[in-house]
Amino acid sequence: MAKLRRVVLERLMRYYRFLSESSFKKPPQTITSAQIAEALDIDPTQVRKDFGTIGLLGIGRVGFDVCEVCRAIRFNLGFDQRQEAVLIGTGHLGTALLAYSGFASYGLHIVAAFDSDSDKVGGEIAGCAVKPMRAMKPYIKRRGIRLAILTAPHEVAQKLADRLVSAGIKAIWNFAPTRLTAPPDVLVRDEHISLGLSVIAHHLAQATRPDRGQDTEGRAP
Amino acid sequence: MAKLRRVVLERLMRYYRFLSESSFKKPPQTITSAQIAEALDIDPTQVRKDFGTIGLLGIGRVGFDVCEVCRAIRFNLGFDQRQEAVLIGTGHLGTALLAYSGFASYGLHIVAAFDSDSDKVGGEIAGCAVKPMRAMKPYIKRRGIRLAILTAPHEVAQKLADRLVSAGIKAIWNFAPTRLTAPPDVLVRDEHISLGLSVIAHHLAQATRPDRGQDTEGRAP
DNA sequence: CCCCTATTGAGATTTTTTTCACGTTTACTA
DNA sequence: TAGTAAACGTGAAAAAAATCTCAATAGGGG
Repeated sequence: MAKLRRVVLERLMRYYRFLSESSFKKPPQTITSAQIAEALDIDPTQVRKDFGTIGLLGIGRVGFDVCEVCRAIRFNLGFDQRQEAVLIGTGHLGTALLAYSGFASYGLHIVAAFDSDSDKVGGEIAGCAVKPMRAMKPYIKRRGIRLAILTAPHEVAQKLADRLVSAGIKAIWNFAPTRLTAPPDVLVRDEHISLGLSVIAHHLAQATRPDRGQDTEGRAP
Repeated sequence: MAKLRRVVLERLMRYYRFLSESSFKKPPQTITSAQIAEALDIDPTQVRKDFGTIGLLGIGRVGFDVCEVCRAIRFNLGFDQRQEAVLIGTGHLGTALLAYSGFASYGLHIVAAFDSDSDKVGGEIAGCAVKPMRAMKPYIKRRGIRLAILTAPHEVAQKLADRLVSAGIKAIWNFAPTRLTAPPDVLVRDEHISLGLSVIAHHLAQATRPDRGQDTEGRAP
């Protein structure tokens, strides 16, 4: 499996979401790059190129087999192997993520949550047990968990990240408003909604105090 | 105020967060492009270019005035003008966003929440009144609100988006796992965490079944 | 069975984004 | 007050990403 660039990965995810949602699974189960492009506002050539990079071949005058496309994307994005994760910090956001049922379709399973609040420890959120922080490291080691979802407050985020790394975590999905430092072999994906806000705020400000500005850019993800 | 590209906007936000967080406000209140670049893992030239596009000039051997940089970014991102928003859908995620206190520093104020659950209507979440859906349109019109934060379930997201547009909303910050359709003058920013997941899942899958793959790409936002 | 047209794959081209290279400016030091 | 070095601005180059063009292919209709 080749290493893919981020832009490609994100587009693959979009294709996957589009194809798995709607009713493309029923016959004739094929779709053309133009149809996908139209729906997702992407260039058709781009779609074919992306498919090409994960080894998908279409057939002239017909297009692509939807199931085959989904299978290839699942393979390349790793959705076909069960991925266990722990979630650190059961605040509002952590709870929202625990309650989100869509992760399973990407192979992602949150198997435990950890929190420092002793009132929450011992309880359950959306069917997931909440454990004390001190149980984190042994739990991760014992189960060989590689992914952590970090939804703790800013103040403790880096410290927790360090503990996660030392426990053997290989990827941190960081929702804390903090830029984390981690060794190069650990992937950190910062999920900052503030980036989205910058686009929105600027757009609205533009409308208020415009200046020779013509549209040059389309829509966000 | 010139129209800026998305990549630039997102980097500006990163600079802003970095500069406003730490203690750069105390004397000498200056910072070099290299320092910023180092902390944010960006090329120093890029930093200077970005600053240049919003009209910031540094001075040789000194760098940039932190306050001036912040002010320029605030202006260009529109943080200096109060921006009122409504939030639609007070589920876990909606609640998390209502409870997040950081928005105010970007000029963003969520002034009302709307929900279809009659148990929630009339109540308050994080100091924000929850109103019935039917009150949405008149409220938006009356207060001239231009931004809506959409945290409703997938099934109703598009229908709500249509109602928001007809009420006069000019930007939708969409957290529903749905690609929305809206007129071209309405900005839609889809905030899909699944895009982040694609990067993480691929990384972990790579580690499991590698193939001549050497690292070519750095870290996420 | 052969033509017609929709659709693909891939090379070429363009555009965007990032990085490099270097002359200029400015503060510090002797 | 001149020399030095750190930092800047900018134009050129490189790299990455997106788009265009077109011959080849494959169903479908006559």
